[in-house]
Amino acid sequence: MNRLPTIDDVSRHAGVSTATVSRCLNAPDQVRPETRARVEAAVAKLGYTPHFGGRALAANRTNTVGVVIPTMASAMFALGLQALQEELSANNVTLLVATSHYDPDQELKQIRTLLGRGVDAMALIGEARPDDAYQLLQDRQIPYILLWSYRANSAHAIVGFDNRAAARQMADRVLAFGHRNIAMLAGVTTWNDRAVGRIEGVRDALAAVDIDLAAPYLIEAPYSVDASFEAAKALLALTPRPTAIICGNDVQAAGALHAVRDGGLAVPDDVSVVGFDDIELARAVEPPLTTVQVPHRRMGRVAAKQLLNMINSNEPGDRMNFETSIVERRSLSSPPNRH
Amino acid sequence: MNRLPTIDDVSRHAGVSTATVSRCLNAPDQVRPETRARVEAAVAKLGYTPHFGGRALAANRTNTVGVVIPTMASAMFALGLQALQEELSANNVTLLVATSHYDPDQELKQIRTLLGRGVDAMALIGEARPDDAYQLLQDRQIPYILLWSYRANSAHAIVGFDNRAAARQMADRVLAFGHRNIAMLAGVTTWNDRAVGRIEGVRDALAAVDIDLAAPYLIEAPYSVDASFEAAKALLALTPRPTAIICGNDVQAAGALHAVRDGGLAVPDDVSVVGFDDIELARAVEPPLTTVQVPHRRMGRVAAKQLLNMINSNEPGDRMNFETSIVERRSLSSPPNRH
DNA sequence: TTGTACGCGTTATCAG
DNA sequence: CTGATAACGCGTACAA
Repeated sequence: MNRLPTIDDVSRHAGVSTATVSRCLNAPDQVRPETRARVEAAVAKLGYTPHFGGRALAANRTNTVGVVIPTMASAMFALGLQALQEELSANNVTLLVATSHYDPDQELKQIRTLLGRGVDAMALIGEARPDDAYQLLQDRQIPYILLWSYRANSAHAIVGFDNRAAARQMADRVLAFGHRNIAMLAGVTTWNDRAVGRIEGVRDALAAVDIDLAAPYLIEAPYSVDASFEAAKALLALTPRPTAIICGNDVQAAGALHAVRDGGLAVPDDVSVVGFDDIELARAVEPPLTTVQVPHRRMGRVAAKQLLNMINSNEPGDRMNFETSIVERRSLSSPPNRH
Repeated sequence: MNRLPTIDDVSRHAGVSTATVSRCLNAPDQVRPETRARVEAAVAKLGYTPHFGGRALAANRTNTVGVVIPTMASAMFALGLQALQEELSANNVTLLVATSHYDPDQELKQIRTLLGRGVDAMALIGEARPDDAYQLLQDRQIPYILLWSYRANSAHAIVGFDNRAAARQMADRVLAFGHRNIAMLAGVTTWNDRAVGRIEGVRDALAAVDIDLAAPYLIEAPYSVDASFEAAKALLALTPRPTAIICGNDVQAAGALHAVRDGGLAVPDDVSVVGFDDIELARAVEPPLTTVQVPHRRMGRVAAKQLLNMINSNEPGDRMNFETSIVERRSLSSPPNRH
């Protein structure tokens, strides 16, 4: 059994004390260049890496932040997460990713796990979750921020965008094209404030022109192509048939596209379809989706900076609201009777 | 400052020694039920969670496995990873995910980071990488497996599928439809044995009927819709124009689909397009892709089991080859002249 | 600028 | 079945 080199081995090798070796690693400028060189040589020769456990124990800090996302199998989180990770990595902190499958119990369990691993800070998606989760975080006095959502008077540090406003903007655009018979294929709203916000936004816009958004023209489905296909089918079977379907995200829109075509209709000539998020999929389908563009990467980067700042300065986190915009492609046009 | 409860607090609370508390957590059956109940009550009341660092230090084990993938922004890894994670999680081990952006230097750096965090085992994607990486792993005596690839005489534990054989099978299918003018839009092959294998497989099949696969009918592009769009454009500009484009994965196929349409042609009537991986995207595009179905989830689960076994038993890992199959959808048909 | 020495929270050995 | 106690590897007062 080839024991890993310890700080002790390094110190002997370099002819200094362990304290000096430690300083070379954590505060290099506090040690004379020559000594440092000797130490660094020893480190290199032995292939020494500080033991994570020892370090965590002594410093009570892990250089780790945890994030719990609903699922890895979704490009919308992947993009922002990637950026978050890169920024953290550039500051020598590791990102621990766990998934909850949109289930608050699972999420709580994952938070516990992450906490148990001594993360220095934590990020969660959205704001809607049972109070236990927030309680836990506050008991542990661990800094955390919420992502992908924004509410001006949220009680928490939150870096995201206003899903409601963005959805309203999109619905306004659909109205501007002349649609009056509008359906919404939304995400499942239980413990998902983004999905809720997007519905409310659409409802706001429609209400302004005295249109009511409700079942059966409002339907919820999981964020998968297949489930959305089925849900969109149901929407298209209604009388009168909607001339536009506003979807909770791009994956749902892809499913809806499929459903429209499957019914022998054309997008956008017979039915318009719009998405949300602007993931790569939005450009891959035919016709490419008119959708809400979200600055995923910028959000991720800013979130990372904020996290780092909270860890290092103990300051409370900010609330930060990102602007979204609508990217027009070809899946939205005027309704058939106005052609 | 609200100090976290330690094992000591629990032991005092329960009126037992720290050793007993520890046993309750790690070997519950070695302690009398009544004592255990007292301890568990104390744990619950105090909200105690073992300190990760202390545990790692004392046990020299972290219940952690690390994996380095090229990128999170790809559904093909997400699927398998999700399954891997679930299986590990069910066994109380946490998965640490890092990304390399298809860059071996980055990968090596990430391996170092993971190693520094004391992962008990490690998984890497594919087999092609500089020797330093393997060296490092072996020096550290840490079990590792390779994923998403398979080679019978690989020197490493490897759980995946034979990319070459799968690609050959696909190319054979394309040939069986009567295509003789076949192009390939491949992934970038540098340090990517999956991309290489897929090219070789296609080449094998074509060579068997005396067709040579080479530039300009073979072209490499990054795994993105946009880059693949451009590359496919180039392919379609060739004379004679290929009647079928075999793509390195589904994302590339989506780009190719786009390019064909953009040139005023139809899939599959004018040009057939086939993909690889069978991610959700394959069913979302129009026409849905004929592609290679890979058992991502099963692979992930098996990989996790293997990893756990290597950790617990110190046995060397197996080599495990998964079967792939072709799922026929609508993007492949006979070439135009045979209609 | 460098060294000494203690403590961080846990597990494991060994004795009872 | 339980308890006392010695590691585990590192950071950091404090002293020199």
